[in-house]
Amino acid sequence: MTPSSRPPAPAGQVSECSLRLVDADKVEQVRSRMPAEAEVADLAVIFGLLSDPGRVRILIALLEGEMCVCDLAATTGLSESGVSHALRLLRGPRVVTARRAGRMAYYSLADAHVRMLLDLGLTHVGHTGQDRLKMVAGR
Amino acid sequence: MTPSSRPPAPAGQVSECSLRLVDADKVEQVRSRMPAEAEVADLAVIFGLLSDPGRVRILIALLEGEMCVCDLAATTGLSESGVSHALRLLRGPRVVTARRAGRMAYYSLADAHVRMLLDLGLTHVGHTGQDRLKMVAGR
DNA sequence: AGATTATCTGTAGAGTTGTTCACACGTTAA
DNA sequence: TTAACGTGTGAACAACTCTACAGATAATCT
Repeated sequence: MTPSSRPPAPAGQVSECSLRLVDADKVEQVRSRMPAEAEVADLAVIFGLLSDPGRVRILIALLEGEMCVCDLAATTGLSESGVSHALRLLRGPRVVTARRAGRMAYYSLADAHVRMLLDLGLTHVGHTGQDRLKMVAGR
Repeated sequence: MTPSSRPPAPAGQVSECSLRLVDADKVEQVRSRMPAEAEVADLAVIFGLLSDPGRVRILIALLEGEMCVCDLAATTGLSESGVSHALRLLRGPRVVTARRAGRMAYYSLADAHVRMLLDLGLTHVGHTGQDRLKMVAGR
């Protein structure tokens, strides 16, 4: 791929446009491995959904199994409307799924990857902080 | 912040406060396993740092090893100032570390957990992206 | 010394996000 | 049927975030 061109800057100047390069080979190598733009954007969206404490509490609660909106509100301390708004965001990218039973709506995690992300993150902050919730018991 | 006042919930009847409970036992069980508030907040902060496409590209680049600011800018397409701002945010919670060599600053991932989060997320969007990325024409 | 380079920082403005309130919708009980 | 209930939705507003520009800082070179 890369024509193995050495840094063409023997004559003192490295800059062409406004971007200077120190290790052009490395830049080229990393760029070739960089995922597509849409993939990166999707990844950022997923992480963004996990970037709110309320939504994190909701998802941690759902680690134990499905729950209805009002119980999620009681568990997380959010208002029921807030839980509903949060669940709507999570429903979009299929992070959670809803099961209806009468006028109740039971939500559960739709994706094993999100479960793993949560577990990984929890053990991470568990190390840097206090030891709590040692084994999340993958369930 | 969090009221954290457990609804006394007289056994047998649901409280008439704005929070109704459907499965009080489950709520109690999940609440007892819920990590501390600070831990959830830290987790949300970490995920929040991964919720920006530019920062994700920077971190993916750093998966291959340390890089200086200007090469990161060339790799990610961000401005050098933008890279610097992003790296400052990532430096705070020790997601990346800087090594100085003269006037250059070489950054690298500071934490194996972040590496795992990125890998996990990338395989996730790689798998489920089939359905979701199909109709993404322009964002 | 001054000039140049690489990185860092301080804004300000545009854009986005979370929370609350109020009400709408569908379901169940009376 | 009407009323109550659990949930979903839209609007409004504060709070936050991203980006670009300007300037600052520190190391290197002539």
